[in-house]
Amino acid sequence: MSQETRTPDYDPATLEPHWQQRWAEEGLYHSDVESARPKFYALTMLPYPSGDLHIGHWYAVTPSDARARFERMRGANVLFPLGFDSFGLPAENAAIQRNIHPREWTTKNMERMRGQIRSMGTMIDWRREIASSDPEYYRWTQWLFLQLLAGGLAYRKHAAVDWCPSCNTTLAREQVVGEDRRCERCGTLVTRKELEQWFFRTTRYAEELLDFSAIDWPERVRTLQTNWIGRSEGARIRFAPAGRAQDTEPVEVFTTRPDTLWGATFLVLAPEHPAVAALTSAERRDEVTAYVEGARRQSDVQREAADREKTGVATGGHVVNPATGEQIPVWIADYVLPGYGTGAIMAVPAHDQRDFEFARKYGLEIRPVIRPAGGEALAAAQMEEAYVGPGELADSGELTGTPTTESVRRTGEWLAARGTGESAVTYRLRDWLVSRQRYWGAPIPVVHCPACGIVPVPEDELPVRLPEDVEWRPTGESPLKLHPTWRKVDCPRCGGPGERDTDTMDTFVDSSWYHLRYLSPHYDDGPFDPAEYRYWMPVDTYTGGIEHATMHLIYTRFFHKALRDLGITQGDEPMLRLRNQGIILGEDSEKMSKSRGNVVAPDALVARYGADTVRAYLMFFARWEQGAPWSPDGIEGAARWLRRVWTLLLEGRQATQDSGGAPQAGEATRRALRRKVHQTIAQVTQDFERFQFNTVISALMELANEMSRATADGAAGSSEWMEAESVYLRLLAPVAPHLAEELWHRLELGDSVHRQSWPEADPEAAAEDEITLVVQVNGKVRDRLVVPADVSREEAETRARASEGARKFTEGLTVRKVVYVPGRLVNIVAT
RNA sequence: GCCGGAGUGGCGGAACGGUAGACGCAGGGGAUUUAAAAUCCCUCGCCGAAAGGCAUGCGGGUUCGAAUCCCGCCUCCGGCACCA
Repeated sequence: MSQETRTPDYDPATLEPHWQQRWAEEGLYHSDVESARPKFYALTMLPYPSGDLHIGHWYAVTPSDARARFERMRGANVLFPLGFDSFGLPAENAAIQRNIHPREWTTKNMERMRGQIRSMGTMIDWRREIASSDPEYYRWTQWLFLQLLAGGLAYRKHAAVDWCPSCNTTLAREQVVGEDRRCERCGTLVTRKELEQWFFRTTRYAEELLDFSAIDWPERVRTLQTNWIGRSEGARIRFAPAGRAQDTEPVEVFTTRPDTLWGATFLVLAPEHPAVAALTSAERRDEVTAYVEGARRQSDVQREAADREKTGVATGGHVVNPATGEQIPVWIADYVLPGYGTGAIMAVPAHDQRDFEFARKYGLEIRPVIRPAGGEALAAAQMEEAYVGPGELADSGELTGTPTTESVRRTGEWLAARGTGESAVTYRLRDWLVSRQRYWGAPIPVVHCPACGIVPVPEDELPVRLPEDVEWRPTGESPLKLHPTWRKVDCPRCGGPGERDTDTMDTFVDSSWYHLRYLSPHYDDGPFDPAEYRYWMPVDTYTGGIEHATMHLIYTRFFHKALRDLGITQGDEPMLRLRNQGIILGEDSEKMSKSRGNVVAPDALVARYGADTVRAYLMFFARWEQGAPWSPDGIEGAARWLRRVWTLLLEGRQATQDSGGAPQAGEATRRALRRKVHQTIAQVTQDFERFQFNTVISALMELANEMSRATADGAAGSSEWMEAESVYLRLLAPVAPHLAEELWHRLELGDSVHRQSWPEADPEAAAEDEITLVVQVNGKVRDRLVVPADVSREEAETRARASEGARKFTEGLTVRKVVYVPGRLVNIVAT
């Protein structure tokens, strides 16, 4: 046997670390402000340093990286940073279990994860890394808190707040999930606690947050946010107290059906409503007090179970229905929630099912005031449920006869003219509770002074550092409160003895602005360098999981708008385009978890196949936005593909050299190769733009197959082959950066492939010169003809009608019509 | 209950209203090999010997032509839910 030149093996284990090191040394992925080039800010959600990198991290980061690389090769100056969301409860909980300091646990995890992320071969600019638990970072989280405070957007109030007894801290409304109200983090049933807490005024931005017109975000996220904000249009109506209480303030209700006012036969207050005491008569006092006490003791789960039978008690007090002038009784009932609307409703039992049930149970009047469309007037005694359909107003004074299509508007005008009410909008959204009674977070930078009240810590004293020597075990009190000295400070205003706020901030505050700190992570004069901001912001593409739809993704929009109003940021939205990746489930189609033992460890995959294969497979194995159960066999396909590319290009180069520039392949083969090359450029470009990574890979696989056929036909050595090589490696570079780089160098194509520009598709080269013309009879495929691409209509129709398939199926029929779709088909309509 | 999203081969999935199932996995057959791995070639929706027929959750409709558009259902996933 003769000694052949053997193609070396594809060995990612050596070439990947080699290139990673080279790129780092050269600073290949440093992104700096460069006004000459268009910027592109590609952001991916920052990970929590939980210790071990999960395949889900790879799924979030590597396709995002590929897309950032694509933008870079297209000529943009791309910023693709990463950091760590390193404050938070898991660090504290882990630290408690292992008896090490949260900082130590977090630092170790970040080190480990940094190494793992580096193995992905991303274009992350590590100079811009941030960690939210860094004093250099949280100094500015605190500074931003103070700006919100000064701007009236942060405030303190005493309220019943959601409390997780396991995490021993308060939770934001968004962190309470499910029908039975569990802690978003640990799943424990949430209870209520009365506490004085810090809030951010998210509700002030409710209306603006509903407007998505300036951003390209997925429909799914937009609806989740829209539902979460929960806008209701209706009216506020004031009911003046009657009898003994007539000198007290009117009771205001919110209703979406002001047009049913004439049917309001009683009023219901939430047990917590401030007017309860004034409206309660002496003889009802004991019963009312007992009911209020009972409601307070009940858990929210019990109270808010919709299927529970309604209970309530009469207060003995009355108010005047402003429409009818009649006195109607006032009740209290726990189906009216203190936190929504005004905490009081007008009950219209004839037209609201809840009120109907309540009225039937307690024998209250049911008075129909809507005549159903095209039907008989309703009779209260015969009704079995509330009528909520369309119709016209009945027994409604001067508005009688108004159709329900305009009755809400006209009642609003009627009320406004009398000064007893007006149109109003209510939101479900609550203000964001940001205080946490835990150690591992950014301390709230205020001092409580007995003389001056709440005093902000002066800017030049920031950051308010976390003390290191603290008992961080949770007791329900903030650990900072238990520190012997930390909280004792002089009041910055009067110099008298004061006390630091001992709560820390919700970690969602940290992550609401991290994209700004990446711009200048070590900037000392503000949260970010304005010059960097002007160049890089807003974020062009934001990628991450959908689970943050009603948390982080609302908070960060709120934060940006609030900072805009404080003159700190510009523009209305922080992130222009959002795309969410799906979830990779375990092989058993269940959520991956250590306890189920179905966790896929990326390190093992990288060790076995190399990072490029893992990247390619993650982009290929499912629709990115959908996710799928992990399939261990599929990755072999991606590995095979990259190995084939390796041998194809190296053997192709050998054959090129052997040919001495005289390819054996004929013109047709070479033209076909060039056509496929340019078709692939167009396809891959379009699919990258749309985040359709799976078809990027399949297009590249197809081109490799075509190139494989072309070399078999002797295309190596031709100019078409050389073009194919160069294009292939550039299209591959975002997906498999190490392999593409290695081959780029082995083929001696020049400097780093990652500095090359994205190839451009030549439509002329991509055009087919022959097409398959489909012949249909009555819409069914009956024949296929190969014709020149520029075939004339007449020619196409004639040949189609003469085709065997067409003749066979039109025999004995009359041709009524012929539809011709150029380049595709001829449809013969015959009967 | 309300609001979204999704239903296409054994599997992941392709498909500007125009050849349904690209690309890949798994399966079947073969080549190479002492053997295996790796690699390469062929095959692969269902029924049918073939001609052909049937197929994109179900039922209608629009259209020359529907996975794609419209109407009505069913199932799964997610969110919200006594929100006045």
